[in-house]
Amino acid sequence: MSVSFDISRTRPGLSGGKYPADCPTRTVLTQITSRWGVLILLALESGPLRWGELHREIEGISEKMLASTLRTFAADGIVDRQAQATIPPRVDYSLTERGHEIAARLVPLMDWIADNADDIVGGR
Amino acid sequence: MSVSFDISRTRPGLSGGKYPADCPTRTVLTQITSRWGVLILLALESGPLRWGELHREIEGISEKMLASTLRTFAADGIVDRQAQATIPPRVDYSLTERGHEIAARLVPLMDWIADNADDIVGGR
DNA sequence: CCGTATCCCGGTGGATACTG
DNA sequence: CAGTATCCACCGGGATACGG
Repeated sequence: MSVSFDISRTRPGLSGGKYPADCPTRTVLTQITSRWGVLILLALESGPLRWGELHREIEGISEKMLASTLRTFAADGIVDRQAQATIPPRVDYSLTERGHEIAARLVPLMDWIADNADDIVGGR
Repeated sequence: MSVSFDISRTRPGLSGGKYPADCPTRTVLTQITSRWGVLILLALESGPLRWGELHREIEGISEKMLASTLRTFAADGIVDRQAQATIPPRVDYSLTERGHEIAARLVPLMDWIADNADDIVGGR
């Protein structure tokens, strides 16, 4: 099944130009824009990181959420998990091609937010 | 109130940057990437819409969430609310300059998701 | 037509403790 | 070091009813 999503529509037609509720885009959107999803994607965008590095870099994330978000992304083929059965264990996470495509589209957004967050929050 | 933070640290390079927990970017990110925020921004990106049009276009959103998300965005200066004291009332919502800047950066992401959502969800 | 006002549920996400 | 396992608080979000 192929769901077409016409973003460049002008007016809500009868059946065109809607944002259907039962659409895979909703699922994917939710995962990517989940509370920690964006931050993980961005953190990995500049290169692979180990579990501990991610945990330290993304301040405030709990182990549970780091684990579950990474598992979801791995299942989606967005991040790649490389575990080494050494002692102590070492696990590296990196973005897949698909992950990089997403992250690349997230960067402009985050750059803008970084530049304007103060105005938005402060002006209120 | 003015919250200061080092922007160069919010999007680190390979070395040593963090994503601070007490950062305005977190607040703004949360609002924009809220469940309905992205869809509202996208819906308004191609032109102003009335309340009812938004409600119909964004399938599944409750009145409560449509109202509260719009109120938040209005307070943030992301959307503009034009009410006419007629009977029946008519209220138009449109993106501000700031809103368009955000939406413009959201479009590439949604385009990608629209093109790949099936693979991601289906492949699992 | 365009909302606001309540009530309430479910699941996200946090804290903590434990393991290979 | 890199996770799992529980427990539970909180609040995003839905349903419904009502008001300007």
